[in-house]
Amino acid sequence: MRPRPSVVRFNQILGQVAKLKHYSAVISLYNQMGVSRIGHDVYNLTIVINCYCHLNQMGFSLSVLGKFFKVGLEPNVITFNTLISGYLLENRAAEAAGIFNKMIAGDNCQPNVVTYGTLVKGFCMRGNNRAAIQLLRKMEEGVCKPDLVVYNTIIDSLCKDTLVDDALNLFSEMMCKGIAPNVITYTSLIHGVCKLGEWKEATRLLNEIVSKNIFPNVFTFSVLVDTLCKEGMVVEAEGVVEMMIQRDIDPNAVTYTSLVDGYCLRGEIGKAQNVFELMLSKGSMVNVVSYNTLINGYCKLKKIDEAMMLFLDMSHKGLVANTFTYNTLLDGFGKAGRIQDAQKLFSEMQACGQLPNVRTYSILLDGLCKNQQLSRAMQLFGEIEAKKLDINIVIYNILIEGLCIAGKIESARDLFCGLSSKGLRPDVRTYDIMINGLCIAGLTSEAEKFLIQMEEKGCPPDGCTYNTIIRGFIHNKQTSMAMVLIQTMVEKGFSADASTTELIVNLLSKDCL
DNA sequence: TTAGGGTTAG
Repeated sequence: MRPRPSVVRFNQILGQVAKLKHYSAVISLYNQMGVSRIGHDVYNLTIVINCYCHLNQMGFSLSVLGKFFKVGLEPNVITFNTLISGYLLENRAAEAAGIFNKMIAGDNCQPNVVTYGTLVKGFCMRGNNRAAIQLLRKMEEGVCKPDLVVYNTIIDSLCKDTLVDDALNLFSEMMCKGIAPNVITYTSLIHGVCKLGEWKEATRLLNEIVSKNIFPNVFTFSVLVDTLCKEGMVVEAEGVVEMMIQRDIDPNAVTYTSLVDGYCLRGEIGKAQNVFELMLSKGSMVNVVSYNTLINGYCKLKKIDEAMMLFLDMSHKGLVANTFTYNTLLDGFGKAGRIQDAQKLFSEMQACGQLPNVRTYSILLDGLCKNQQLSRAMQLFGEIEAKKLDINIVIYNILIEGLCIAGKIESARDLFCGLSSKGLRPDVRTYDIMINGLCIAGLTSEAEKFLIQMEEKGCPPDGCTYNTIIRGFIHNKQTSMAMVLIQTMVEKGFSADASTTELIVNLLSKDCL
């Protein structure tokens, strides 16, 4: 008989597997080995709670918490922090706050700097930088002072929102308090300035980091590679990769995937494929995101069969396609007019356990509407409503556009008027679609009313709106009104796009003849 | 021995 592992040894294994982020493996170990046989303690129960949190299974986390009380154990501050983090990951801020309040009200488990750090991250994740900074100020007044992690969390969030000046102010403030920045602080700042296209400032920060003997790492360089690629500067990005290799910093899946995306964005699919193959040659470097990126590149070029080959290839490699993968391919089939293939893949996705989200449905609706299958689109819309999914304005925009293009302006108008009863507000795109539909139906004066209404409702028209309505007036041979609108558009700082320009040129040349 | 911070896809 094999000796029974002691609780210490068992916990060590559990800890190591958790560190590798193999959460399901930890849970199956916990269930298979029967902790009741080995012994529960605060450590192993907290690890299991954490794993359920990362798998977005808070229900199970709570049942493990119940186990504490059954066996007479007291959860500690780490257990509570883990639960707060789990709730925040599931976007359940009220429950997270509930635990925090219980900690404050209790005697033996007061919040520590990690508790506050977790809450700060929660605010940042919801885009609420203001609340995050308020909590930072509260910490400064209390016993539990903010540390580097708290500052880094907020600095990063500000940089992501391109509020780099605010981030730099916080950065100076932090240093005045004697908290030295690390490579994470600088990586966030570099990311922020790169997003603004301030390459000189990025170089200055890189020099500063080196002068402080802080070494830029794979994260720092990947940020540079990615932002250069997003700006279309793939050649420069390749140069950064070269620099990394010279400095003995190995580019990882993220670095190379950014390059793949950079080439895809420029339509250079061959070069994207080359980088992808380089990744494949490096063994286990390719992940689901890398496949999705290249699949997306092929779909954008309407090369859906090549995209499907990659999809099959990833399954053969044991990688599980996610909702993003299916959405990309569904969109590709829809844009290629292959609705039957899209329907087949949609069934396959559900059979594989990948849950369709609002985006999946919007892609399917768009495919149906753009392929003259309006009645099926309306039927699908009914199914989406029945599922009680969080229907957004994008879904309505697709349907309204489908109705307009099919000449059903009355139904489009009804749907538009019913938006507020659904708790939704039309956006610029909604107005543009309605204006275009009304112009197609020859109802230009009503289109003009929409143009005025959008301004009044706090949704000012943009360049696209003016182009749409100007084209509408020209098509309806109301040239004098078109000319007035062209002047207004120019005065507002917008310009005519290629297709509007062509129409204007035709109009003027006819006038001359 | 477990909890909070930085990089990739619509």
